[in-house]
Amino acid sequence: MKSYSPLTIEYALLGFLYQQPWYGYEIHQQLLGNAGVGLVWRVKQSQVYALLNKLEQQGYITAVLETGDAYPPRKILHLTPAGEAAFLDWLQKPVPQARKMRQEFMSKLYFATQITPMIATDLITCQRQKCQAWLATVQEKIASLTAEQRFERALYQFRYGQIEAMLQWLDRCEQELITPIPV
Amino acid sequence: MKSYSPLTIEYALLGFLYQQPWYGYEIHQQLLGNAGVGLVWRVKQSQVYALLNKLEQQGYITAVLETGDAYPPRKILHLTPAGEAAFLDWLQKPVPQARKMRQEFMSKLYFATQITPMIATDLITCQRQKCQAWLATVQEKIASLTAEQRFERALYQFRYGQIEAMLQWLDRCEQELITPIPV
DNA sequence: GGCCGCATGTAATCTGTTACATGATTCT
DNA sequence: AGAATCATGTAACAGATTACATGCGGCC
Repeated sequence: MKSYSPLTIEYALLGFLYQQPWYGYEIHQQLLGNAGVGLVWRVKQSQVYALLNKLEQQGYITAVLETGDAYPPRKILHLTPAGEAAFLDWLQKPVPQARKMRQEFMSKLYFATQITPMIATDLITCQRQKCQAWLATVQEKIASLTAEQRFERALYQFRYGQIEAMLQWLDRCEQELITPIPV
Repeated sequence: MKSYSPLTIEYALLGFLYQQPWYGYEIHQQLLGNAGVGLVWRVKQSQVYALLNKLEQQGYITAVLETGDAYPPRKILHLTPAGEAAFLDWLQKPVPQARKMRQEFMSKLYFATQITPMIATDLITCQRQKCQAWLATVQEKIASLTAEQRFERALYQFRYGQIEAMLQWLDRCEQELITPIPV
């Protein structure tokens, strides 16, 4: 019996609703665009609806039906206090594994930058520490290998290089988020 | 109506059988170890059996039952000509997306080094070209962004850094696979 | 008249995870 | 006697993809 915790993608849906109410169709349209979180992952329309219904059942979201002349009825979704708390908690935690950087960290970063640059820089600082720790453990693994373990060495060297690149990116990223947009 | 093609993980199972016959239990044991492909992904025992049965049904594998006094009956698995062809074809192709490097390319590299260094170096050369092409397209994407698209720029810069690190790793990896093990 | 866009989904299928079943032998 | 190892799985569930269902309004 395990308590429920939303998946990455569900947190991203909560992220949309954090700033304002949306309806399912609209969220899916956003995700189709070649910008923002839409670049991070592709979600099918049917899955968006399924996930939103699940979040509603879990109590993270409430729905209000809006009927208008010019369009079909829309299910307007609002974040509950529980949903808001869950989202903010998720948003500020670093991702637990290097392989989660590509999708999960990018999602966090997207919503963090949307809210305030402050949250984004905190997230980056926090994640950099995690990355440094990963680098150290991979380093140790490499050091512990024998000369015969060529594949294993190659594999850990790959991981090392990827994490190293993440760290360099985090540094650059922080600077570019702080500097104002030139006119 | 789409013709069946094994998944990455199924190709890895075929890879085991390419050099010699194995039975399911044995393959799973190998995958549990902290070496070789076992470092690349974790597969549950029940899934190993499920996948092997699927491959048998698809005609990539044939099974012979071996009974002995000292152990329970073993289902010894052999690669069919079709299975061998499918494996070798997969093995020599570069992975189609950067995100497949971590698991799929590593699997290929593992089996390639097991067979001959020649196949491994060919694979590396081939994959390097792919990576260079990815780098160029990401570069173009970055160049096409406006100053306001800060998140998008950050995201593509992340991808750029990851691919760059892959290229550096491929170079180093090739050298270290060629050089003989020092005594 | 027919197709596209809006807006909601359901149903079937596939892949993977978790937990359990079976029955023999070897180890403590 | 009880536990672990060997070797095969099955059953139930969770998540994601694919395809289809529905009904209204506007455009060509």
